[in-house]
This record gives sequence, C-alpha cells and structure tokens, in this order.
Amino acid sequence: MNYKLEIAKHMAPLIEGMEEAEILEGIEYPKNKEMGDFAYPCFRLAKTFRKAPQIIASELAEQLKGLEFLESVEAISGFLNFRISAAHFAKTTLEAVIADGADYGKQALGTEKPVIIEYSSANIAKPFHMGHIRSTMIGESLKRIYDFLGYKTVAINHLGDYGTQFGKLIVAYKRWGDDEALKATPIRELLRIYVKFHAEAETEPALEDEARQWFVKLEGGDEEATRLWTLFKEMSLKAFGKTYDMLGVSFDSYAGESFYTDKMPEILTLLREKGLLKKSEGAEIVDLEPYGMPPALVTKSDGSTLYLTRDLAAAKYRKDTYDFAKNIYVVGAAQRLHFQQWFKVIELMGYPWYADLVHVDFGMVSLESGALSTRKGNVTFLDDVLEKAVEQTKSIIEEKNPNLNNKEAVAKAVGVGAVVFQELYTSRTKDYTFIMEKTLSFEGETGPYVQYTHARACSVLRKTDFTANDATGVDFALLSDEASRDVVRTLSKFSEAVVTAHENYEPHTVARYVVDLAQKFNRFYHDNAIIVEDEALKKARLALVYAVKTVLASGLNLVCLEAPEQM
RNA sequence: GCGCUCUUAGCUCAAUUGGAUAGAGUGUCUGACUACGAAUCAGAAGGUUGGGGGUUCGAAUCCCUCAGGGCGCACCA
Repeated sequence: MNYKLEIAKHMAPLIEGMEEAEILEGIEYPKNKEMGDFAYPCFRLAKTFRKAPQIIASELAEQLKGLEFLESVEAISGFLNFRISAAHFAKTTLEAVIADGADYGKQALGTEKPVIIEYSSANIAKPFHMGHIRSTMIGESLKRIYDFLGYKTVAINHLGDYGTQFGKLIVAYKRWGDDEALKATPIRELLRIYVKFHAEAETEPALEDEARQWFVKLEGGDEEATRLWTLFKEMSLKAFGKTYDMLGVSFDSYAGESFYTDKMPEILTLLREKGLLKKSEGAEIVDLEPYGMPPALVTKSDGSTLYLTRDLAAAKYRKDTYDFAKNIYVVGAAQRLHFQQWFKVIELMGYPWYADLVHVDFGMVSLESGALSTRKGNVTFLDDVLEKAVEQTKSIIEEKNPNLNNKEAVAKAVGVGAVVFQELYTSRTKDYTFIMEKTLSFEGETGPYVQYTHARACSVLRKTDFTANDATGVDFALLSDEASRDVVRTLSKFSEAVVTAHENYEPHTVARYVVDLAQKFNRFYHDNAIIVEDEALKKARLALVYAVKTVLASGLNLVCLEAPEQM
C-alpha cells in the first residue's frame, strides 16, 4: 500500500484549495524515526488557513485520528506526524514483496518511444583506465533502472573510432610497430606506440602533419589506411568485449563515430540551407555569440569534420531511426560546453527535440599522483584493478569460507562488484580521487557488504527451506519491534528510490538505498534470533528475511552487481 | 581574463531537492564469535556545513561577495 497516497487522500477534503497531488508532494519522511513514519509540514498551510502552523497541525491531527492503518497521528511543532500500525505496515509491505518477487517496485512509467542512453564510448586503441569506468557504469545502471521502470531503452556505445588520432596511430605503427607484440598484447602495444608518438612529436612536429594527412587518406577511403584502421578496431573491440563481460555491461549498438562519416554531408547541407553556417578563418562555424557561447566549429579549414559535426549527424540519425523520447549522453563534465553548444545548434536548426537531449555529466577521476593521462602514461588500468580486486576476494574466501563451491565465479562477482559499487556510490557530479586501498577494502559501505548481507539472508532461508509459498498465515503483528519496523519501512521505500534515481539520472540513490536496507537488516539480524521454537514468530521473521533478500537482489542488479547466494 | 562547477567530522561521502537535534562509513578508543555466516553488530569521541552578508516561519541547500580547488573557452575527441 502506498501510505503517502492514502494519507494525501484523507487530508485533501480537510484542506480547501489544495489538490491531493499537491499534498502528496509535501509528505515526507521524518528525519528522526521517533517522529513517526511519515510527516507533513504545515507551515505552507499557514497562509490559506490564516492560523499558526502549530494550530493547523493539531486540528488536522484531531480530524485524521482513527484511520485504520494508523497507530497514531500527532502534531509536533508545526509538523503532522503519522505512525503506521506495525502489523499493517508489515503486512502490506511484505506481502507485496513476496508476491511480486523480482518484479517488486517495478513501474510502468515508460513511453511508447524509446530512451537512448549513450555511454562508455570507448576510444579504439586505448585501454580502459579508471577514468573510463564511470561513464560505463553510470550508463549501464541507468539503462537497468529505466528498463525496470518500464521504459524501452537503447544502449549505444558511441565508439571513438575516428579522427586524427588514427592518423597518429598509423604513423606510429609504420615507424615503431611490432607485429609480434601486437598479436600478443594488442591494446598494450597500440598504447605503447601511441605514447611514443606524442613523445616523439615533441621534438619532431612534422609527425603531427603526417598524422593529419593519414587521417585525410582514411576519410578518402585509402586502402592501406582503411586496412590498418580496421585491424586496430577489431583488436580493440575484442579486448573491450572481455572487459564489458567482466562488468556485466552490454550494448544494443556499437555505432560509433565512423558510422556517421557518410551522414555528415546531409547535416552540412541542412545547416547551410538554414543559413546557419559562416566562414571564419577558413573554417565553417555556427555563431553562438548571441547565446553567450563560443562559436561551434563544424568544419576545419582543410574541409574535414569534427567531433561536434559527428554529434549533430548522430543525433539527427538517431531521431530519424529511433524517434527517441529522450537521448541521454553519459559523458564527463569537462565536455559541458561542447554539449551546450551543439544542443543549441539543434535548436537553431528548428528541431523541437533539442529539448529531449540530455547531457548526464560526471566529475573527473584522478589518481593520487595527479590527473589521469593516457598520453603521459599516468594511468591505472581498469583491467588491473579488476584483477586485483578479484585476487583479493579469492584470498578472503580462502580464509573465511574455503569450502565454498564455484569460488572463481563468486570471487569475480564480489571483486568486480566492489569496484563497480564504488563508482556508483557517490553522486556523479563530484570529482574524485581513485585510491586502490580503498577500493580493495570490503568493509563498511561497500558492494561486498551488501552482497554479504544478501548471502547471509539466503543462508537462513536455505537452512529453513523457506520459500515464498511458506509465507501464508503470517502474524505480522509479531514484527512490531523497532528493528523489524525499520526494515519494513526501508523496504517500502524501494520503488521511490528507483524513481528518484531515474529522475535525477543518479544511480547512487539506489546504491545508497541497498546499503541502508542492508544496515537495517543487519541490525535486525543481530537483535533477533530467527530460527526459534515459536513457529509463528519464526515464520514472521523468515518472511521478513525473504523480503529483504528479494529487494537486495533487485537493488544490487540495478547498480550492476551480482547477488551470489553464498560467498 | 571570462564562463561552468565544487568546498560538510582527521579522511571518503550523505542529507527526502527550502523542513524538526546535519547523518553514515572509515580511522582512533572500547565491547560482542562454543551463536541463523564477525566481509557482522553495539558504544565513545569527532561539526561555526570554506569566510562574510542577505532572502523567510525555517538555509548545508536560494541570492550577493570573498577565498581556495577542478574543468572549459576555434580547427583534438
């Protein structure tokens, strides 16, 4: 039962000139649980009632008394505090979770049109480092969250498989490439020559020109250039695939920058027809000065296109192909201006769907040794971090649970989970510093903590052979102790946490939620013996454990973590 | 220089989007395994929410200002 809605329903007739929806909006969770389960601040009513909030609260409390689902309703310093009857709360919440199982909390908010989520957008020939995992995981989690809420999603990996950098790679490969190394460790070898290119170009600037020429050749369909580019791309995709599998990430489309090369002339024609293009210093721009932004550069003076041009073409193509309701770009905050610029260009082109383009930005990741830089070699590779985390998990398993079956799979789920969870646990807009020791610590607010809680709940259920079918004739009044109430209250908030996450494009709302639920449950677990003589009590508590296990698994899945039953 | 953004406990972060006594984890100290899993739990200590001003019933949250960090500002992506 949605208690907020129930409360709003009963309050609406008592407040003149206020719709149920508006009241609903105002209902919140008290900061302190001693204040009750729900609260309504009456300060905003003072004007219409022309009375002091404290008096309004007391009068409303008097009128709302006696609702069957309420244990009490009190007026405290201008707040209206509702306390739900423990048995009622437990019954409606647990029954819903147990009946719905993995579907608990799902909603049908989605529209007919799909939501496109572009994320990860790996650069060919460059290995993933810790700076790349954020887009990947935020995007994957958003995809799962949107799916959960009934949206149709299209996950796109907008590969960075085009541009001058490939000219650089070709030059570097022709000069310093080692075919043996390329076969053995393709990405590392490509990185080596890429780094070498930049080092050499410091003293030999002519290399840059050579690279640009090779890119022009590539755009012109030159055979050798195309052959090398294809080779680099294939090797890279193979390596990325392994990492994505590790992370549990998948895409519906890998249409990257190169995919849009032949779609560029169309967008340029459109821009010209609308009279938006201007020549400036040999390049073609869209003047954005009236909007307080630097000009958007659409073609270079040598006639070739840019990142921004490809983004315009891609957006147009996607609108024509998918007719999206929303197109979400999970890309770092460093590119904020870039997105503002080309969103504005789309608007100027007269497309109303400019309003459906969303840049979901996130803060920079740096290392203790400074900014991450592939070129400068100051990097921590994602694969190395994942490997270390899995190793660490293995040794913990050897120590604590050496008889565990399928250790390998569990170590992967937990180790990778620790890394992924850390990415999604803080709000995305803040910069952060990656610290290896912190990532490898599995205590406290971590993925493994939640997974452990889940595994422990599974363990109790296994020992008692409790399944959803056993949850009949439960006496929910037996769950009125404070710890049980806390668990029930938290369970009831699950759907809201997911909805908030999708509204704000913030997976961390869900990550925080699962930790919160795990904490409440661990408290309950500690305070109450579950497998007890008293059959009724045992059944009630097992129903609670079952519900927690179910929601933890769902929540973990939404933040891209597996939920092993043993670990 | 201009624009965007961030600053909360020693450290890493929350705070229901303007609500009640600002909460967690970690670290430090103390306690709980012959127990349904101690990757756990309980307790203590830790705060002028970067400084100052304003808006109002109420500000970590909105506005102004100053300081400090990060990012961006035409042929890279």
